[in-house]
Amino acid sequence: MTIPIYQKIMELIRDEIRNQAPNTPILSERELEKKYNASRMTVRKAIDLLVEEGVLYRVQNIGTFVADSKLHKKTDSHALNSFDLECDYKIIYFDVKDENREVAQKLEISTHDQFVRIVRLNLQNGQPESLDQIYIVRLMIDDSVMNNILNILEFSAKIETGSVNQVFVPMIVPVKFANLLNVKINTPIICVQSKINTKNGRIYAYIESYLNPEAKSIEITI
Amino acid sequence: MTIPIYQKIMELIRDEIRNQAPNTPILSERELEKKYNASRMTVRKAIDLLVEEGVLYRVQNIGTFVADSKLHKKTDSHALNSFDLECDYKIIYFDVKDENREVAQKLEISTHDQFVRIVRLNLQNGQPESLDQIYIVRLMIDDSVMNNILNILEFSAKIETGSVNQVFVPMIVPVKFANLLNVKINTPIICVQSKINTKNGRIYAYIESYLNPEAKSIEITI
DNA sequence: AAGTGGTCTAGACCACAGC
DNA sequence: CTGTGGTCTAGACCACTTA
Repeated sequence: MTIPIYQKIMELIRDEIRNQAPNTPILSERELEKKYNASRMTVRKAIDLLVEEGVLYRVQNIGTFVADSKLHKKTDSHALNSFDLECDYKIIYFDVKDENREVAQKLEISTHDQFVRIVRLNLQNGQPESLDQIYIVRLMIDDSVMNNILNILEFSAKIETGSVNQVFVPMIVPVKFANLLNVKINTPIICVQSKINTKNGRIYAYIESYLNPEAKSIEITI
Repeated sequence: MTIPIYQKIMELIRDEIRNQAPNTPILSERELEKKYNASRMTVRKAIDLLVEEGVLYRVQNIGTFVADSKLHKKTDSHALNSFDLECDYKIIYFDVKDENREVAQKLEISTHDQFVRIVRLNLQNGQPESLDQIYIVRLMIDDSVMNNILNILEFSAKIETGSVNQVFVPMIVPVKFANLLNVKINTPIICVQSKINTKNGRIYAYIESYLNPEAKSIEITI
């Protein structure tokens, strides 16, 4: 349980700039090197990561500066956190199926391979925020967790994802979901189609998230 | 004209793995160090960047592997490339205005400050792909380019952005844009609202992009 | 001339996998 | 035990800006 020095320095810098105005310089790399008694490469690594986060920005030959907090880079795209267990949700439906050409194609499996389907309503302060249709490749789920749907979700949350691919599709809310989402018929909504890939390039899950535009907006800062 | 060594190594690695199957290992860092006659830190920097791009992935204590090309991380979110001059487009409208509360609020300027408004239709193979309403803070545009709208766009393309904030809004296509976008009345579409920030946290431009769902889908791989 | 960030080197030690 | 990626050091030179 040894935290790398560069991570400690990241936290120290965060502390230092917490009350510092945007666009004011932080100490130079050579000053921080002495202050934290670390090598310059280690200090740079800490700064590099904070720059990537959008917390700091560099100007060549001049210095490193505190960024405006509204520039912090975050991706609050809905389905990325689909397996987030912190949220309130209600399971609407759950089964194991096969022989569905469309789903098999999305999951890149044969039509004869099984998949798990979970329909889940996500709540925020009791209000329906989105409805997920989750399809998971049966073969990629450990047998030991198949007995319980909560175990499957917990298992899924731990999957090391290689990347997530999302397509945003505009549509009129499907009639069968309008009531559940507490949205009027004919409301335009966004459906996020996500493919969760493992590191070796196989698809673990395919998710369709129907978002209630009143409760959930997709926002990205890059 | 001196390209850093780590960038050269990135290209060399790209070449090496071009015909290599996904999930097969590349040479170890110490082997690459000798092969390219560079220090390990330099080799690591090259690999680090390729991992960030999603071209490679590491497994601790084991090795570094070629990623599936579908895992390459890209953000093809429309308005990010709004000032991309490579695309075909047609200027629909252009003026300089002020006294618009709503726009002033988005641009975080006083209602008395001027802004430039450009309405632009983006084409792909002659088909309308999206319609942008671009609002730029007048004060942030160099006087020397104000004489020509193309100069303004070129100037904008060169702005060093700190970050881009995007909100995705589902809606029915505005009637006034339906014809231009070659989309039927009542079609559900996505409008991307983008704020282009400079490094010092000021807003340079605000863009509303109305996307033709037939011609343009928003896709992100993270 | 002094100071900055950007790049680079040639070592080093660590924890962990697999044999 | 060997090899891997992860971390770290104490220097160095460069191009550039500002004074």
